[in-house]
Amino acid sequence: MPRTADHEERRRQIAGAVRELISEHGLDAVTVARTAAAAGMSVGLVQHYFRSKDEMLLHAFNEVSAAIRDRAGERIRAGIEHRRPIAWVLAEALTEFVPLDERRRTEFRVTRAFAGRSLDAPALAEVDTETARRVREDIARAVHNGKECGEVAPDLDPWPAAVRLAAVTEGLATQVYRDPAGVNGTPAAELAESLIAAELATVFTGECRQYANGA
Amino acid sequence: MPRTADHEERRRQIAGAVRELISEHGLDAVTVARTAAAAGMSVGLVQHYFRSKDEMLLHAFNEVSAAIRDRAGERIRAGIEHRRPIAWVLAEALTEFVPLDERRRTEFRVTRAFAGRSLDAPALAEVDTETARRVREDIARAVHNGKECGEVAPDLDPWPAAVRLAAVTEGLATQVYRDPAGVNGTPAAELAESLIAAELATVFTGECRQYANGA
DNA sequence: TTGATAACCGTACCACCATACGATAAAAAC
DNA sequence: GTTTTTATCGTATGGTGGTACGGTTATCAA
Repeated sequence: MPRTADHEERRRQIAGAVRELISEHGLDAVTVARTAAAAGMSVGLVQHYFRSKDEMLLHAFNEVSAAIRDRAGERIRAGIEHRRPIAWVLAEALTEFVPLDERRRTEFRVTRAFAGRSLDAPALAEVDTETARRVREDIARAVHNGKECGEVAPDLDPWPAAVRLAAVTEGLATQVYRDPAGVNGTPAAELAESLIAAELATVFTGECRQYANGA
Repeated sequence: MPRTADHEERRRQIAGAVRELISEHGLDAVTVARTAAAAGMSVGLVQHYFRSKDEMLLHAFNEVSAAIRDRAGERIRAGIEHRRPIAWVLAEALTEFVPLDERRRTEFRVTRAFAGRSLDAPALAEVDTETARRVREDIARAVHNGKECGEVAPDLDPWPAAVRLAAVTEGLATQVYRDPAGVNGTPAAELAESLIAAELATVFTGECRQYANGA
């Protein structure tokens, strides 16, 4: 074996530089040269880890999408472990998609930029739709679990409910991003959290049986 | 006066070419040369009507945003004139934002592309936020009118309701765009319409008094 | 020690694009 | 009819950016 370096770590460094560049100056400002500079390496090295610029961008988009979804998933996992009501857990998970702090705002800007470019880049579009599909499935699964627990009415179809919850979350995320100050004096953050909670309340209408049992 | 030509008409032609180019090949494919070719004129002529490419893009974005909003406004105006229930009128107006046919799909793609570029283009970002603000106001006004008519409970705050309706509409529009085939067998179009209707039903809970009167 | 392989650097090339510019034609004004 | 102004064209130019490429260093195997 020759001179060694952590391949995946380098790719993450580069993807991180891409993320910061997009968030601060937009996707058009991302050039291979600038990315290399931001990552503290040479142009040649970036080429060593990504055969083309498109591949580099795709990787960055994938990584950011995965990061968001992983955080949401982690919140769900932890919530389940602590025997929280599913509605409560889901509320926390969904707010991960809303740009309520710098990190989430950065990620939101990145996904927004890539969504725009997806128009003529099938590979990027697939990341977008695939991520959305997974989120929808996670939500539908949570609603389904709510039935077994007793929080959700047994005859409720999880799929329309999941689409609705995904839609409000995404829509509210956009609104919070555009007008963080909110509307009519109410900060957008408060508005988003209360509206998500209200929307969840129309799906999770019952009490969780596990609570009565004590688990 | 010298040699004459319809200034606004030419600008509309160019904006139309930009719209088609974006929708078919993405915002990155829009060059001044290609736009000129698509509009059937020379590069120099495009420059004659727009001092810079940015100005040209800004105009195109403005025009598309206005077109969508105008159609929604027209639906509202016509609905009011025909004494329709406000909930019904609003449902029609909101579906103008959902990409349910080719025209709306084209417009959706254009706004999506511009939203992505808005990250580092303040002028474009302003069009985005301003359009969203106006839509929100239109919805809030409709909810307010619903009170006088008797369709909306008198103590309901129109603003959170407007934010919520705008959010679901925008979110559903995105979902329909990404997966027109829908989820679990249900076409996205049906899903979107029924979910918007359901959301409206939580705001417009009463009957319109004008109906009883006959008007 | 030698050779092979991978990590890394810097640059040169090529294509593309926004914009500047000069030129021409036509219509209106005087 | 001359002048002025606008509509229209085509090209030249300067800058930028992706990628190809040649070169260097360091590590491990034989």
